[in-house]
Amino acid sequence: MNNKESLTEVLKKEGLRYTLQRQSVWDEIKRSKKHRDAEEIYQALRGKNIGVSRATVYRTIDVLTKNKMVQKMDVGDGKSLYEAQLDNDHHDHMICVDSGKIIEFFDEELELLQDKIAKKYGYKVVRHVHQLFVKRII
Amino acid sequence: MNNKESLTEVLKKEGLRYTLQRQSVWDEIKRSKKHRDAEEIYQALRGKNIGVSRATVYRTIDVLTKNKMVQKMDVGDGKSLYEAQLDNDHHDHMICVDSGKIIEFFDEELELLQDKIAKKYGYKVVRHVHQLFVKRII
DNA sequence: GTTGTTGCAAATACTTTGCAACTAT
DNA sequence: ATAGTTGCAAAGTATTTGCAACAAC
Repeated sequence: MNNKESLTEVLKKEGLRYTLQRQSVWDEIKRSKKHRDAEEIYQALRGKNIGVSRATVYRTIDVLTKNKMVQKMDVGDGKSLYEAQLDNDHHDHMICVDSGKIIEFFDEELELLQDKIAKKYGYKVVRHVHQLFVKRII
Repeated sequence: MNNKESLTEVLKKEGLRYTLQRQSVWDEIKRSKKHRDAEEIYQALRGKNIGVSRATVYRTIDVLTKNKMVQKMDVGDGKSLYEAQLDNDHHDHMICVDSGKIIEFFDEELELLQDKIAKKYGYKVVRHVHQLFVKRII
C-alpha cells in the first residue's frame, strides 16, 4: 500500500480535504520510527518549510488514529504517544523502567490466548493494550 | 492482613501522620469494588461527616499507589481509575466497548507467557498493563 | 464563490502545588 | 511548641474548541 494514496483515500472517505498540513503531519509520524508525543511531532515540523499549529497536529492525529493509520499509546504519564501503524505490523510494547527504552514484540501464542480468555467470558477482543514494564536481567 | 494496620504501617514507613482524611480516602476506595476516578471518590466522601478536599484525595491516592495499596489504571480517556489492591488479587481488565462494563480476569498461563516473552529479550517483568477491549458475542 | 481548514488564543479537563491556617504528636 | 497536614485557589500540563482569516475545490 502506498502511503500517499492511503492518506488521500482516508481523507476522501472522511469527506475531508487534502492539505499540506495533513500530509506533513502524516509524513512526520511515518518518518520517525520512535513513539512520540504530540508536542515532539509539532516541534519536529516547526522549522521546516511547512508550518503547522498544535491544533492541526492534534486534529490530524485524530483522523489518522480513527482510521488506524496511527496508533495511540499511553505509558501512564499525562501524554499520549503515537506511532505509524504500518501494514501487518501489530505488536505490543515492553518498556524498560530503568532506561525508558521501548521494545516492540509480537507473540502469536499471546494473541490467541487473549482471544481464548475473552471467549470464555462470552466476548471477542476488538483491540487490546498490552505493556510489559521490565528490567534488564543482570 | 488487617487494612487499618496496613494503612498505619505504610504511613509510619513513609514518615507520614495518621489522619482521618487519609483513613477516609482509603476506606472509601476499599468500600466500593468498582474502579473509580478521583472525582468520584471525592464526591463519595463529600456529604459524609468527614470532609476532604480534592487535593487530599489526590495526595492520599498517591501514597496508596506508591505503596501498592491502590492500583491506578488508565482506560484512555483523560482520567485515571483507582481500585483497592487487596492481597493476592492480581488481575487484568476486559472493557466492553459497548457497555463500558469492566470485567476482571486472571489467567496463570498468560502471566507465565509474559515472563517468557520478556526473558527472551533479556528482561524480567516488574509490572504490566493488560486491557482487552471487547464486544459481546451475539 | 462556497465550504472546509488553519492558526491563534481561550477554554477545558485532570492533576499538582504554594501557602496560610490548622492539627497531631 | 514543632513539624506535618489540610483546604483553597492558583498553576501546570495535555488537549480541545470557537472564530476570523485563509485555502481548496
